[in-house]
Amino acid sequence: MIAKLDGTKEFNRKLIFAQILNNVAVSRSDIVTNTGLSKAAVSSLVAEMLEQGLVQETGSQSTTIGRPRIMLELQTEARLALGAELTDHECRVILTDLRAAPLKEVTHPIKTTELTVEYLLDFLQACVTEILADVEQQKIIGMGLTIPAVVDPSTSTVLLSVLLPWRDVQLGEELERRFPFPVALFSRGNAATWGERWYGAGQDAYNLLYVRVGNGIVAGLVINGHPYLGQGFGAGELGHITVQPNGALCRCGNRGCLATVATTESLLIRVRRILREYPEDPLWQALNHHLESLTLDAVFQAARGGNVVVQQALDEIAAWLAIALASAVNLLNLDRIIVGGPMMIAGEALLEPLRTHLQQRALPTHLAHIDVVASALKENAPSIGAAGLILHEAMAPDPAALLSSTIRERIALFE
Amino acid sequence: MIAKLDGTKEFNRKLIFAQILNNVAVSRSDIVTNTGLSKAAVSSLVAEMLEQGLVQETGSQSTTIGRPRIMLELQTEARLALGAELTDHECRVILTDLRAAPLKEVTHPIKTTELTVEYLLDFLQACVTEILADVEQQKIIGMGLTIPAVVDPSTSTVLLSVLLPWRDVQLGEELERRFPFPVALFSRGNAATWGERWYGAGQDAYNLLYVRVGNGIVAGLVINGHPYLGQGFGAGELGHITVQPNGALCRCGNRGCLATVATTESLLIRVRRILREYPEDPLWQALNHHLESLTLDAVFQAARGGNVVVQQALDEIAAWLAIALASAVNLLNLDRIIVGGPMMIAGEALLEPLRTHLQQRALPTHLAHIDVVASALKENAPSIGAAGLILHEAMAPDPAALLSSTIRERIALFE
DNA sequence: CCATTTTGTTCACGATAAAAACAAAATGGG
DNA sequence: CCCATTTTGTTTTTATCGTGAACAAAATGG
Repeated sequence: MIAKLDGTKEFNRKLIFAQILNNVAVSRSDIVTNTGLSKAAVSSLVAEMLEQGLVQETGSQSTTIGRPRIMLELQTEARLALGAELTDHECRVILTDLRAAPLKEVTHPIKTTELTVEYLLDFLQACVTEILADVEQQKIIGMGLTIPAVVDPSTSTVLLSVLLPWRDVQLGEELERRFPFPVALFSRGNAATWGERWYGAGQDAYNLLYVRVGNGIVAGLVINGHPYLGQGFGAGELGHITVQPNGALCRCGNRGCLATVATTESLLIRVRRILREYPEDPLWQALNHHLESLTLDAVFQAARGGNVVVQQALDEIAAWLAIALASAVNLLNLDRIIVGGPMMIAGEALLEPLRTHLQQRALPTHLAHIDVVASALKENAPSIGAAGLILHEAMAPDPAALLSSTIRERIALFE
Repeated sequence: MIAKLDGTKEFNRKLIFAQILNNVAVSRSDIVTNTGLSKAAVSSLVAEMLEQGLVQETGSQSTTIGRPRIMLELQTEARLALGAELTDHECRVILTDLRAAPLKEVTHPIKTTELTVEYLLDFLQACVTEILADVEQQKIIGMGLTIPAVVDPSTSTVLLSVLLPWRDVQLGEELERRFPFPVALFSRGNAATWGERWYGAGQDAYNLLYVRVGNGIVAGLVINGHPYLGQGFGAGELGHITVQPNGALCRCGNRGCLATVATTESLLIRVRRILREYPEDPLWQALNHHLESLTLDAVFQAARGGNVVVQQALDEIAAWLAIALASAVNLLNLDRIIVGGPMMIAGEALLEPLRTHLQQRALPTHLAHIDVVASALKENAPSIGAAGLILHEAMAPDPAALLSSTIRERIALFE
């Protein structure tokens, strides 16, 4: 049984709604010219949206001769969405409007030795209750939940996780039991990618890679404008690309993975090594000459001050990152790379050498299309992306169709 | 002006046709259960197809109680397609039926020093005239033309080529002038990829990479079941992935590209080097002790005989290939890699060590999904793929939508 | 004040797909 | 041998929906 294409009505509805969503104010006749639909169709569908309170008429605007156009504006808070990020040490929930703009945020640290499903979901539920204290609950169209794991969003199954001791856990029913609205599960890296794609540094990009460089290196992909997950939902393992055929042994069993040479851990090691050659470097004083007490915070602070030792270490990191990223660029002919994660506290001190090394490693024809930029949403990327995906599935004419049809039906904005 | 989604009628027509296309024989009621459409819709749309001669009723089949089902079969030769491969030394044109099965083939070597657009298209036109000698021309729905170049199929523009001295050449009007049917232009690598995807070794794969290893190394990608071209139509440059950070200088300006260590050229060099250590190897006799007279043919023949020197060289090649392919696997979580090109004359002697080295280089979770197989269409892959894309755009419910709307309208099979 | 222009609504029509009724073609039990 | 039963396929009826045309509304400006 093949899924039927959206009937034209539903599709036209989303087409019209997208016009109102993506512009500050449009008139019915603007929509007619932008979409190619008939005046009759636009008129009747807009009438429905007005009735549902999704859209508002806001005064008229007479520019030239003729009847002035009635401007339509999105009722941005007619419906709300939740985005949650649950990790081994923190629970963050944000409430957003229809444009994924954050309205409210609740963040609590988690301190526990037993990271059971039960415990973490209890914790999440408490955070959600807190954030929804004075919110009309029927306005919530759904929640996107992200965890640091490989996840199958179509079945809400946790396949594998490094940080959480969860494996092959079906969360669908459990989430349905705990929350009165539909909840979809995404991997943190993917959600962050989509957050940047729709609401951050990737809004006008079509084939992008978002890479998070921290203690591990994970990437997320958008291909042809749509989230890409890969056959086993594990796409984006940039950290285990081989950059040094005979390099150090990695946890994964391979030698010379990017993750062995370009993590924050590796940055510390590099700074310590180079520091030994620069006995008069100002960092020594901050350390009281104890190399082992060097922290990431201190390194990044020194980077902001233009410290040459740190800059050299960052340049080494960038050189390795460039090899892996150039592989992605050459293979996929991307148009944007967004860099985020703890390493990006270094900012341009990392990006600039990264761009330089990419110049050498990637093909000139491919470099012409690509921008290398910093994450715009920072630590909110996963939760905004998760909320955004719920919104996108509900409202966009071309949703990613990642969720099960049950959830997609329940978050449908119209009808 | 946003393009409207296919109206439901057109889509249902393709849905039904796909059932008849992809099965040997189906009845109307099979189609009803497979597609979920109503009996009325299937009945009337099938009637149209019978009238157009696309489909045939072939006897009835009574399995159990009840009225026997009338079987429907595709009239495979109701319409025909052409696929052409034009290179600097050869022109190959094949005529196929609706299932892309080759009916006829014309191949002619090209010997010229001036590879002008004019000359090559004249040559192509002559080949096409030859193959269409006794074919009803109104049966031809279109031709897919492939050339070894980076191409924008939506505008039939040659962006860049290594083998042909063509750059930023708009072929659209020229092709329209020369041929009475629509002609679409594709890059050879991409066409070959889609040929394997739809009719070769990738039929049940959804995220695949086809790599051609010869004197250069180029790959093509299928992502989420659809051809993927990249932002500047240049996706698949596997040959310039860095596999050795401080390796030899490559033509592209980078150091340690895969193309510096894993081409057929490199294979010859490796065999010669290793041979020096094996003075009693049988290859020496064939060479009359002249290392420089060693040819690829001799190497591959020795490989078939299980020659250890050649096997060792192939193992080295496979080790380097594995590094680049593992990058693709880790990044994209592919489910199939298809290997073709001159190097694949070695067959399993190359594939087996390749699989072994991939085991070490790629993540175990990702390896679980992947098959590494040999090209099935061999040297026909580009032309069958090109013809197939024309067929696909004309008949498939989910076409890749790579062509301009003008061409897509002209190759429409129905109406 | 009214022709003109542009915006938005209403109405009649046509396309089309689903449901229901109907027809056809077999089986098999009495 | 006939007729109920079953499954397949066709025709008729009905409902939905989008378009185009006619119409209404609301401005400008001579």
